[in-house]
Amino acid sequence: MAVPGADGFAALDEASLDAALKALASAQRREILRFLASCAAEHGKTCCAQDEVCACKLSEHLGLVPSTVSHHMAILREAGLVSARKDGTWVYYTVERGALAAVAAELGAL
Amino acid sequence: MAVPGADGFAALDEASLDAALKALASAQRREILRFLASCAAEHGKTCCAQDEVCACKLSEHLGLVPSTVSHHMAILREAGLVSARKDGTWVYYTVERGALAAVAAELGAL
DNA sequence: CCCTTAGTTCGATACTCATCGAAGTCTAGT
DNA sequence: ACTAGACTTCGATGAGTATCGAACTAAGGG
Repeated sequence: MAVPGADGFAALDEASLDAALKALASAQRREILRFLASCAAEHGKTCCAQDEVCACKLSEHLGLVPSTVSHHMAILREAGLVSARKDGTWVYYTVERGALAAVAAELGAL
Repeated sequence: MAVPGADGFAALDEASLDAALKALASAQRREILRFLASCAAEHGKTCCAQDEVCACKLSEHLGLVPSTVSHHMAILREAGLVSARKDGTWVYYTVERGALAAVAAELGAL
């Protein structure tokens, strides 16, 4: 996991790969990642600072109750696919592009 | 799905991506793919013709009953990650490396 | 023809997961 | 302090998944 492979991305151990693929095997969670990525592009809206998105925006976008969003974000966070930053009462999320690339690399090597 | 992307691999629609990631989100099925890939390398054993492996070898390798293996292979086949060839009473499986690469590419683009 | 071997399909069971609502925590403002 | 807002945690429920054993299908060999 901490060992960079020939491709330049950290190699994943089996447990990390498992967590990441389980996290990605959900249309809702992939939509979350796409939304984070798109908000990174057209940033500047309410609750979206820079390339970050707060949980309330995700809840609104997905049509899911906050507790369910929180559940999905915990899974994505534990898989290392997103990172969270707390500012006051808000939590801002960012896509971890490197982690996503590492999973892609691992699949290619499989 | 039939449209080749800039990376040279066919672009996956959401349904195909979902099927592939669900198939890959299982340690058993990833082990199956690794086993098929490794048998492709050191081929020539009983039940392993060329880069192919028959279902009975998988059952033995995984310690799973044939019906369970059949279940996993159906999921991998429907996801397009392996292909099957029937010869007499045996079924030989091969890894679809292109499909795996397509999933990896899709993740990178996400 | 029967019998064996290889695999699939079916039905049951146990387990995991997504989702919700309710209750709890934490922070900011009054 | 008290209140309000933004999450998170907990408990329940329904949906989906892995696994097994038993019954089925198909192909070859006596």
